[in-house]
Parts: sequence; structure tokens; C-alpha cells
Amino acid sequence: MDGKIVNLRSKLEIYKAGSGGGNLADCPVRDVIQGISNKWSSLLMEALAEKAYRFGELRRLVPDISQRMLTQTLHDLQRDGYVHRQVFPTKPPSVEYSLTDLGRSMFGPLHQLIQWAELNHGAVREARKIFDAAEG
Amino acid sequence: MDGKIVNLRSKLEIYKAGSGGGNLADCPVRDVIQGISNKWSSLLMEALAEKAYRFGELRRLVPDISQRMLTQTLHDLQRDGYVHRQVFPTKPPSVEYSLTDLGRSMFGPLHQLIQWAELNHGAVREARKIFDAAEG
DNA sequence: AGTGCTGGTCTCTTTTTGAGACTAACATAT
DNA sequence: ATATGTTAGTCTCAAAAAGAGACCAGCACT
Repeated sequence: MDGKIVNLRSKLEIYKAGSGGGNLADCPVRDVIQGISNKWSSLLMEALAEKAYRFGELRRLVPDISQRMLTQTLHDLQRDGYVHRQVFPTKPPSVEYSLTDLGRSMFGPLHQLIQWAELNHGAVREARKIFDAAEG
Repeated sequence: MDGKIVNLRSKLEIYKAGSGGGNLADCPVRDVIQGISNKWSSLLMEALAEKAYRFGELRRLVPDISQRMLTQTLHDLQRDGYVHRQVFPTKPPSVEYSLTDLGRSMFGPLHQLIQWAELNHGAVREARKIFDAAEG
């Protein structure tokens, strides 16, 4: 039983006892998953998986994202290698965002999760209703 | 082209123009995905997928989660129907958390994403390095 | 000259998260 | 008898993140 815990610890833990260099980057799950586990990433990935979009198009597509968070989320997705940013020298300049190969690869499993969400939305809502009824 | 956008809009958008009742719950992707797209959910799901754990065990397993966030994340997972909470009348009382059927079902696709993360951690780190080198 | 379009940045406020002290009730150790 | 540890939390306050929306430059069109 303790062996299993230790096994899991190696995957989950951020701090390795007695190790000076243990940090978040040592845990793939946390390092990668946290990059896409935020309010807007999966939504933008889903949009860009369909086709390339320009900044303004994305903003209209997801109207309740603030420009600030759209800029920042796209920047983060680009930094992690999921999204490619291309500037076209039009007047005024336009910027197109598209998925990279890595982004398309990651969207595979992400899409599975999104499909699960669509399929089981009702069950989750039902669970919430029961829970909220049981304890206000 | 516009047709595709409209298709996507129906899945992504939070506000439906002219509709009084349009809100977050109308969008399965956002409603369900946002429940698990936070810092600790996937980590706790991964732990509980292995076996049931008690509150204190989870806290030791994920040592850098605050008690406050552990309580809250477990509460949210329970509310969405992924986690079952059972109190044992020991002295002092102990509480065991385990996955429900719905939780195990959801962990299927989530696990795929986690495996992708483990497999492609290196590629993501490399992308970050290149990005950070190009623009400080 | 005025207006609009582009893709942002800047500032301010609100919300979320983190750190950690504190609780109650009982068991065990001294 | 008194001190200490255990349980699963809650509470408060500080820090970080997110949201709202004004503002910007450069050019086209009117």
C-alpha cells in the first residue's frame, strides 16, 4: 500500500524531500496539464482546431473573453508550442492564429474529453442538482 | 465559412443574442470542462483513480495544496458527481474520498490527456525554451 | 477633419488562490 | 492530571489572477 503511494508521489509531488532542485517542471502532469487547465485554453483550442482564426474573429467567437485574457491565453498557448502566430502586413496588420502539429496532437485527447463533456453534461447537471438539494 | 462559425458559436458562446435565458449552463463544453479545468482537479482525479484516499492522505500526497483548496476542490468534484465522500464514525471521524462511476467514466478521457502530457512533456518544454529565447 | 478598422497594452476593480492559525473531541503518553 | 497528537476541516488575511473597459498608433475611407 505504501509502495503504491510512493509510486504516485513520484508523478504528483512537487517537492522531493531532500532534493534541492525539485520543482514544478519535474512533474509532467502538472507542468503540461496546468498550461491548458485554465478557463479559456480548451475553448480556444477547440476553435482553432476547426480552422485558423484572426484575433478579432476569436474575440467575436468567444464574446465574453476580455481582450486581455485572449491575448494572454493565445500567448501562453503559443509559448507551449500549440499555436502558431502569423502576422500579415496588411493595413492595418492582421494576425492569424492556427494550431501547430503539437497542438493538433494535443487536441486529440482534449477532444475526447470535450466529447465526454457534451455527452455527459446532463449527468453532471443532475448530480449538481441532487447535491445542492441535499445541502444548501 | 460563416456557417461553420455559427456552428461553433452554438457550442462555444455564452450569450445568445436576444435570448433571455442564455447562460453558461447552456454550453456543455464550458459548463463541464471548466469544472475540471483548474489547478488541482486533474491531480486529485488521478490520485483517486488509483484508489480511495482519506483527506489527510491526499494532503500528504499533494503536499503543496492548501487545506482550503483541497477541501474546496473535493467539494466541487463531489458536487459535479465525480467523487463520493464517506464519513466513518471513528474517533476522530475519518472521511474517505473515492471516484463514482461518473468519475471513473470521466477519468477515461482525462487519463488520455494526462498520458499525452507525460509523453510530450519534452516537446512542450522545448517549445517554451525556443519561444523564450526568441523574445524575452 | 472625422470615423473606423486592426491587434493589442494599461489601469483599476473584483474574484480566486495561497499561507497558515485555529477548532472540537477524543486517544494516548507522561 | 496534564500535555500532546490525531482527525477533517473553517477562518482570516495577503497575494495572485482575472475581468472591464479606456486608450494607443497607423492607415483607409468619406
